[in-house]
Amino acid sequence: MTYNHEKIWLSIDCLVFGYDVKDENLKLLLFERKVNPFAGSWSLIGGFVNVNEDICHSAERVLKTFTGLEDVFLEQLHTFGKTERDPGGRVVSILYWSLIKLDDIKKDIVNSHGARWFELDKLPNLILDHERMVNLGVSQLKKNAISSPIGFELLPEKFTIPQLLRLYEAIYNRSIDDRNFRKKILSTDILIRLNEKDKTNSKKGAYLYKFNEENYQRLKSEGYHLDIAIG
Amino acid sequence: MTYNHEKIWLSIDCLVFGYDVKDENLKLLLFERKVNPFAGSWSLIGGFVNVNEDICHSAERVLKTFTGLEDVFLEQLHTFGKTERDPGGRVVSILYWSLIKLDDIKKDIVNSHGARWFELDKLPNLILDHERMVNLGVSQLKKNAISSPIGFELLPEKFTIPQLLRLYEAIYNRSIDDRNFRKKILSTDILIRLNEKDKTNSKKGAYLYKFNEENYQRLKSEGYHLDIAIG
DNA sequence: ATATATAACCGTAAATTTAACGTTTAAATT
DNA sequence: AATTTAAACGTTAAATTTACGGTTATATAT
Repeated sequence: MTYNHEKIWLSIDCLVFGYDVKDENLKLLLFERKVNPFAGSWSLIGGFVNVNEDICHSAERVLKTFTGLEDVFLEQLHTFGKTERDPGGRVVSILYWSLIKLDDIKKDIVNSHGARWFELDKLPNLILDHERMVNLGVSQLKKNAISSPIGFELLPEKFTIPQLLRLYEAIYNRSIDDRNFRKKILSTDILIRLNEKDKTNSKKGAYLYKFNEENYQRLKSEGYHLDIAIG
Repeated sequence: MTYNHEKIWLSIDCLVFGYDVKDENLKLLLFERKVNPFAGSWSLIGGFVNVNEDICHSAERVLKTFTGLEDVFLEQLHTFGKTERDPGGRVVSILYWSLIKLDDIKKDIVNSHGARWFELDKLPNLILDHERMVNLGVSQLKKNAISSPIGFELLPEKFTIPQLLRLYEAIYNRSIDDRNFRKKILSTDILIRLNEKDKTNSKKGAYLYKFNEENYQRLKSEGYHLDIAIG
């Protein structure tokens, strides 16, 4: 016992955003809380930090436990520490967020673990300060989609420009001019066009692109800023 | 005991940045650590979170205790939680930062509490992961000075445009074109020109400005972005 | 008194970027 | 062969940014 001070419960909460290119909707993963207080209510996925565990590993563990997912985008957002935030005791909670490219496989994995996807504008009431956490996450999403091409975390490896556009429209909840968007995003040299087309949405087919990891990292470090025109 | 889980030491560390319009230098406040391990080494100011205390109040208390300062800009940055970050035990630390407008009074208050200001490029070795924390703070400073006019937190209530310019030059560590800077910052309607001049730096004197709090808040919420031209 | 020096301040033109919109293309369907 | 539709390409005016040059006010030196 090197330090002589009182200790505190430390927890992780995790905002899991998912995007499905098929139905073009942003979703949030929620879980039916099993422990009291508030057992049975909807909440973010979460759990306690163990003493012998890095907090980033706690977050990975929580995500894995509740969703089966691993090796996905997972980042710390903010720490919530009001004394009265949890009536069950003094718990300080570190909020993480994860961005998931939804496909049927991932949807199934998640469902089999008892969590459920909700559309962002159809969320149920949430326990504790979880609503504040959601708001923080949504505003971070908007902020990040401008200042770094974080949108890519939500799309499959190969995607079309129209798909990317519709993701941005879902994040900003408004329409965006497709011609200007295309020009802007292509001018960043962040996309690599493949010799493949996706024909699920049109007869002509849309070119598939992948993501230039190198240029992405460069832009990120140089402090890139993508302004998106209102359509 | 509502929850059955092990608890953890939770601490606050606080990056205190100061700027003095006289010597035009960005400074960081450091403290000679009193407790083992590493007693005698330089560290950020910090302390443990009490069970009955909001973490933001812990941060305020830590700042007050070490510097005598209160009612200053203080914001949470990030939580550091590697298991091996502190050889003294498992301590998860929440990093805050504070931005201070330095004047002689504040300098004295701080000195009398045993802390010391260091210029950013002349920092001593720091304990634990405090160097990482400093790096995070510096990059946040650059990021924030672009996306919100956070620079104002570091200037006195009345300041001149040349002073504001030199602060930005100190933050970005490069020269900025004064004519374009002036145009840009005035176009935001964030400054209110006073009928007073500051003549410490020139015979002509530079107009003093104050800060339009209302427009500042508006710009901040609208997601303002100040691009600064290289001179 | 007048000249000088200097920071503060003002202005402009070229280059670039943004915003708003029209047109063409490819391929499946009728 | 005509039609339809999403995808892709192109154009122009307006706004902004960049890179400068010139003017102003005033303390200090002559």
